[in-house]
Amino acid sequence: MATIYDIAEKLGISPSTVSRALSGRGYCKEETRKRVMQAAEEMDYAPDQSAKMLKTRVSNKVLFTVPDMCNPFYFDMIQGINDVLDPYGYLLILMDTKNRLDEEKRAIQLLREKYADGMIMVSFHFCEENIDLLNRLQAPVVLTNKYISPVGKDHFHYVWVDTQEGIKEVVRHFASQGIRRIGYVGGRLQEQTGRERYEGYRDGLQEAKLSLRAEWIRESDYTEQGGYLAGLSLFDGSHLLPEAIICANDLMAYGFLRACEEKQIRVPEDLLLAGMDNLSLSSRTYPKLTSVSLQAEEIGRTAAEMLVRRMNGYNQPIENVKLLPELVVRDSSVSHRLTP
Amino acid sequence: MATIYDIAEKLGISPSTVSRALSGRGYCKEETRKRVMQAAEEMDYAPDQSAKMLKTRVSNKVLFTVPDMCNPFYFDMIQGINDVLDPYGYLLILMDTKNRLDEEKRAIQLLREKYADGMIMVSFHFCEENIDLLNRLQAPVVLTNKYISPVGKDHFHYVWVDTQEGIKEVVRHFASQGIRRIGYVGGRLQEQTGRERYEGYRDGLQEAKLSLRAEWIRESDYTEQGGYLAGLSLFDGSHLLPEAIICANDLMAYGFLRACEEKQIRVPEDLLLAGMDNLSLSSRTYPKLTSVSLQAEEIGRTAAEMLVRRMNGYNQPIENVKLLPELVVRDSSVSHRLTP
DNA sequence: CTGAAAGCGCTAACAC
DNA sequence: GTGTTAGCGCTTTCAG
Repeated sequence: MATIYDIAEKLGISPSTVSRALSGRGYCKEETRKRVMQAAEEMDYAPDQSAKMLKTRVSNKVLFTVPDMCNPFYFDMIQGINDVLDPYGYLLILMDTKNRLDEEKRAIQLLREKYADGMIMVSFHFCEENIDLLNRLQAPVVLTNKYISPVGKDHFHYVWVDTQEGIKEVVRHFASQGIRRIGYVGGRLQEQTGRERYEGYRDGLQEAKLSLRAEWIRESDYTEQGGYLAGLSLFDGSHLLPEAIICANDLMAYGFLRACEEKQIRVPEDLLLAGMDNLSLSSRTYPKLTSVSLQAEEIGRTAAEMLVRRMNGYNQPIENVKLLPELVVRDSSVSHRLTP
Repeated sequence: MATIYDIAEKLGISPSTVSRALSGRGYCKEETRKRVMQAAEEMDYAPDQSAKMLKTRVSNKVLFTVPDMCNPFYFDMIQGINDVLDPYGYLLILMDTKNRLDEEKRAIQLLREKYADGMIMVSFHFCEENIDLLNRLQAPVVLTNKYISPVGKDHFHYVWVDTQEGIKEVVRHFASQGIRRIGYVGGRLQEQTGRERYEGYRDGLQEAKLSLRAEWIRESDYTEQGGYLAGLSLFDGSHLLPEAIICANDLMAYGFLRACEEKQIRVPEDLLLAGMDNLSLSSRTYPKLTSVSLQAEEIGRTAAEMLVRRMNGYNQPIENVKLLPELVVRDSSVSHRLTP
């Protein structure tokens, strides 16, 4: 592959002139510029990015990490991120951290090694360890969870949705229909995301003066299969079944639906169901799934916008954006019985 | 950020020794290695990728380009690609070419500039222009269409699914139920993908001795919205409606379903419907959508495997893999009437 | 086993 | 307007 030196030599000029001609920065006679352009074309020249990066210290890449590649939610986020980043010429590096701390640390390491200029990170669990590494980092980072480390002085931005409020809203939705036995399928309680949503459930019940019963609660992993297994396990007991189930995300709700189908439990006739994420799928399942919209695309867009501002070097104060969840009621959560 | 020079200076040794110690290549006394490691740790050292790349000429990145980021089909492909690439430490750069030639050319240009070591490219339309650029390229490329350029001597691999056969299979499926009026919603006929699938439809009809009527055919763009509009337009005419519709992909079929819903046309009672891609969604829509499985994940996996082999420098002969489509029959395409 | 030195391809300050 | 020169941070011969 030809370099600017080859072009310079061929034209009998200096490499720096070639560089100026090609980049358009710095003075250069129009005529020489034309000659350079033509020679570059003829010699099939293409600038070498690694050399450019080494010199300029920018990679024009953004790292986006997700805890589960299989979840379409992140795909929706990508749309938003890409919408914003593309016009700036940023490339997107996609990484699946598989909800594992070591992979998240690896992502952070990639940033340290300047694989990318910035990162948007989705994690179920921000903890001292990864937060600490993030704070050490020079590069701009945007998280999609609310997180304020005990120490304070955080170096990252975040955009977040009040999922706790979202789940509470679902509880209210059920309670307003006179439902009293509400079950819950969530994520791991040790994880931030899992705890937040669970607390929404718990507080929602309390607010509605409903009782919380362990046999109606399952801890799962946000996957379709996890929701399916949680469903089977719930139906397995000899205890009184709940009248309604809240799944902490749509994927689990789909799995739960599958379990219902298998066990001949009709939704919404025998059991009401709601999820969270409002995947585009949810308006097409049968029955159509009630879900809390988290505005995936909007999260992506907002996160990307914050990141771009930050990467453009405006050493802005750390900003955080809160987005509001919105309950989208569909068939799966509406009781056909008359409300009392 | 500390460099190997800083470490060398601090330890009073040479940078090359530091480099050897860190990389593990070349001789290095165990003791010095330990000292280097510790100093690196203390000084918060991280190797600079651009410098490394400039020297080694490898980026450890693979570019994946899709014609429409909104289509979940590519998301499934990513799963497969990532499964294969991740163990090798390759990072994935995702790019949306928006089904535009100029963006495809931009992707090829990225490869020329060594943004990535190789590329997997999905395009609806390989033509002389982009194929020519691909053939000029030094870097390994895998396409997901069958393509043999007129000139021969192609430099890229491809993995492909016989979509033509897949569509024919759908026609047979309908014909075997005694259906005679079969309509079609496809992509642009000027594009490779659009033409292939259309020909499957055309030949399938011929094979079954059914007539092809222009008023039952719509040219669309593989999006949900496109399918919706095609549906409306089909129902708009005063002509006799077809008994069954084949959509060239699932996304259009979903849109078509929406149009049916709106026009109070029941599927499958009033109209039979089938799509192609077999998105995971299709088993959950109402009615469940019959679809031709193209094995997205398998395509991704296969493409990635070919690419890795190629990138590992084994200057292997160009290989091509053909995958077989498989018709997955669900509710949307099965007539409730007795077959004659 | 270690060090000196060249060079990957580009940019940019500075000199002319 | 153009050329000279010195890096960016790393790897890798080649000497020692």
